[in-house]
Amino acid sequence: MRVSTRFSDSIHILAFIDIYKGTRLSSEVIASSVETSPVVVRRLMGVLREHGLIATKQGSAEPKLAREPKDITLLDIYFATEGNKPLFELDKKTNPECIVGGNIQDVLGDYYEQAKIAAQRKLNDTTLQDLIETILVKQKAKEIARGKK
Amino acid sequence: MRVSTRFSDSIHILAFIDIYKGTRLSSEVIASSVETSPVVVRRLMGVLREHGLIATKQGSAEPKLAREPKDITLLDIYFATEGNKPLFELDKKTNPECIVGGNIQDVLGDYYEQAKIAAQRKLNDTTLQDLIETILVKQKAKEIARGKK
DNA sequence: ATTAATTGTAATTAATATAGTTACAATTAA
DNA sequence: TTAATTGTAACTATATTAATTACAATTAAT
Repeated sequence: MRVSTRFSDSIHILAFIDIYKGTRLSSEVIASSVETSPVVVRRLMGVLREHGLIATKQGSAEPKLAREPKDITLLDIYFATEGNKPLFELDKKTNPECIVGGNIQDVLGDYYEQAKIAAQRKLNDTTLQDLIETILVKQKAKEIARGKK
Repeated sequence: MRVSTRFSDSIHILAFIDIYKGTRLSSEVIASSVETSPVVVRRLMGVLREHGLIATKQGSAEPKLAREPKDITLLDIYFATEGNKPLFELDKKTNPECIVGGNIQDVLGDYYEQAKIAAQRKLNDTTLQDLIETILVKQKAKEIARGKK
């Protein structure tokens, strides 16, 4: 299937809302930065709202972060958009009569869980604030570099 | 799309080959443990062979591990079956004219890479030998428990 | 109050990755 | 010689995704 970019796009939306707060923040404006359709943005924002990451008001183009960027981690956004799904997929249908088929799911499941948690810990170490500040620094570097030419 | 179980099924195949070495190891026998078709097993084994994890001989039902189980990690098998693909997907199409759209891919890419490596380190910490021994211990525990009844 | 802009959401579509299936040539081993 | 088997290509069915279309509900400005 097509690969899911919900997580990345949702992070994008949250960063955009913070960086451009105070300006008109319609789904159309946000969509032009994400390069998708306004409907997709609204759908993603619906999920972020359900999970308490933003507050929106129907009819009004003023979405707001529900918490400060320093209090939102990438893992919070990941759980909101993708849920706590496996990173590595078990084959749930193996022969229970076989020594391998009858035990491998439990064993592999434990290994996969440990790997997943290791990745999630990294996501939880980074906040939206970290992301935003890094984006702003990169942008400033770009502008300096352009000025030099 | 349907979720990929290539990684799990490939691990299953390798564990099966080691545990049942010395017996007839046709793709049909292996498939009955994985609960899939012999063609799928042969296809997966083709990939494992290409990546130097097993040795097979056309026409002969005697696949062999190319290295000892203690020298094959879950990460070796992961790279063989899934490659070093992203665990978290960037949206590659964002507006380069926007501060957020023009910088987020680089920044998020770095964060995702760190999370991916953390998960891969865990996979690399576990060997096929670890898996096999754990499966055998669990099987023994099952048999003891059944005997008690 | 009216109205243009906007959000929220459901239904549908197109694209794509996957396991499974069918078919068969090449190889092995008895 | 032959039955069993591997290796591989072509095709199918299924499932997930972003995108699209449509429209009711709501807001905010006049």
